[in-house]
Amino acid sequence: MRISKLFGKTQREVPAEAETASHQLLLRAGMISQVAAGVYAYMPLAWRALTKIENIIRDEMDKAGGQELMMPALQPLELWQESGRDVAFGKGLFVLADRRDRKLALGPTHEEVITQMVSRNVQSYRDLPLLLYHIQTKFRDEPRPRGGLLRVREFTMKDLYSFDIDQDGLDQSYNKMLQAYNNIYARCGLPSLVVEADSGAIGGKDSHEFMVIAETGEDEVIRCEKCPYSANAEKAESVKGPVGGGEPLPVEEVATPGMTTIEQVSGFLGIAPNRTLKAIFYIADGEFVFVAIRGDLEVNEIKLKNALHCAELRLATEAEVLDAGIVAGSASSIGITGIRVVADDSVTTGTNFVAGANKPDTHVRNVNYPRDFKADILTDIALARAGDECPRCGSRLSSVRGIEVGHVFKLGTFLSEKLGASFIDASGISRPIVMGCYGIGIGRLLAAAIEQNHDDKGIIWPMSIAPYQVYLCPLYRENSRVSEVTETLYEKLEAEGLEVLMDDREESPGVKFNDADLLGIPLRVTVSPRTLEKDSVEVKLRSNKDAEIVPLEKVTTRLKELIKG
RNA sequence: CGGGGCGUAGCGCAGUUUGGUUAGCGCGCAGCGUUCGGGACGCUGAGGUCGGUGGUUCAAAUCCACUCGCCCCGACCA
Repeated sequence: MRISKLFGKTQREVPAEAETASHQLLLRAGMISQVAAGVYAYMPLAWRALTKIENIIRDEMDKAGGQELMMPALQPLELWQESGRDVAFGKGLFVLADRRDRKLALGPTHEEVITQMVSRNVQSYRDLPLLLYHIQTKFRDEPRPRGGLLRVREFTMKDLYSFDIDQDGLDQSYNKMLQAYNNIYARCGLPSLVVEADSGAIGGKDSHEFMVIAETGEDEVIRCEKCPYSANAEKAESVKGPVGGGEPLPVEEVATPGMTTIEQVSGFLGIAPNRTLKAIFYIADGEFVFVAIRGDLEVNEIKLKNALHCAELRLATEAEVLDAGIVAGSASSIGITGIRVVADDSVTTGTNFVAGANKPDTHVRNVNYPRDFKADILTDIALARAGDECPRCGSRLSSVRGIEVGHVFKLGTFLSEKLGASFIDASGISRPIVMGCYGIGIGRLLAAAIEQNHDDKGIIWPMSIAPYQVYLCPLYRENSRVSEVTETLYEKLEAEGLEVLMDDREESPGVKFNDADLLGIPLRVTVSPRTLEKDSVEVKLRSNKDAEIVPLEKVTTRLKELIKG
């Protein structure tokens, strides 16, 4: 490709709306063009890189036994009502009406469609297992798109769905995908981290995310400094106790004038925060909920949401707390009736806690679970934090930010049951198909690759996903030897199957070199009168500082070596 | 949805507070010439319904109202 013909220009100045590195560089390199908030057009350079990523994914999916197919973006809303996930996706679902006023959804994902299709085509255990995938545009009406391609409303996603006869089969399919995903990220030149994850609106049990570590990542990953444990902060666990307290003693009231926060109460009474119990109030799908947790811990709202099985969860307002008859600042679940109580299991890690007395300026000592109060739900709803102990090995946990570039779920049978996807097993009994799903956001992967591979000059593409492999850069094209050699070299390299971007513009060396660095093509070949004096060209890796002089007759061989790595 | 910011040429901005000729600057773009191994220079030139609608006024980029769009933080979400 000749740059003079390439659609898309580089920009010297950083567009005002872009803050993250990948967003800025994609715009400056002339790779993307914004159409609306979270909606982008991909220009030729970006499209080439995206296509390369797709093909790597395709290759690994096929190797793992996947069959590629294609499903529509347009789906009847009834299908989503049938599975019940129209509620889970809520406003994230793009809904529209056709001319007969039938409601349609723009698919945010395709489990419903594929499950219906599989249920029509699978009757026997002999038809299973199946691994089916497609690469399709998906639509999600994000509350807030951001960071260029990092979070968008219309995006290309590879989704594979697995169909098995039982849990063992699912585990096998799942492991195949874990392996395939590791291969994909490695081949894209991206070190990735597998972390335990919450399954969110997709639903299901086991779930893992693939993270690319980056400052600009939206997710917090909690991981152990010693053992392999790592999890999304939404899901992460940590060791909570024990905090002691001795033999349970009789409850006794204590005056705590003006003390309403854990800090104040523990300070006033001269005890550690972990010797207290804290009360927090939420509204879960309209219901007032009382939450109790040890004073030194914070509530993980994702865990709480999962424990309550609710779609919407928010903190209660002061007015709502008052309405519920709660004495804010001195509240506890002791003697509370008519309100659902969710307690973090940390309330059982010690004895003789200090908690609210449900009257102003008063707390009680020696509160013990379950002697003094009972929870309707007792489970882990605490936020794990850096510095906490690892739940696996007891070492310290630390925290990093990451970009979620892939997510895999063990769905189980809830969708196949809802949508009637079943098979007849070997003993002639009808059973629901056991499902899994495995997604990769292609554009986000591209953005993550740039987040992780750039410097202050521009992008540094990993070879495998670079739009072109070679940036052929003639200086002083008016020199006839330069232009002749460059043209010959260009044709030869292309004929040899190398992907070459030739800078055939009448620009100064500085402009060309800076654009070469901005575009980040892995190999730069400079042809100039100076190099031709020695019948050579200069070859430089974008990722390296130094260049090497390569004789003309050896250029092709040398470039091929460098491309192989 | 809550908070903050911004819409003036392809990009980055000034001008708006205090209304007043043909609305500026830099980059980029077109032509000519001189340069050119890390974003050169000179000359000439093209390019703008000042996001939109309505209002106030002799007069609106500038004041008022409404509205649309975009970015950032939070909520939420894969």
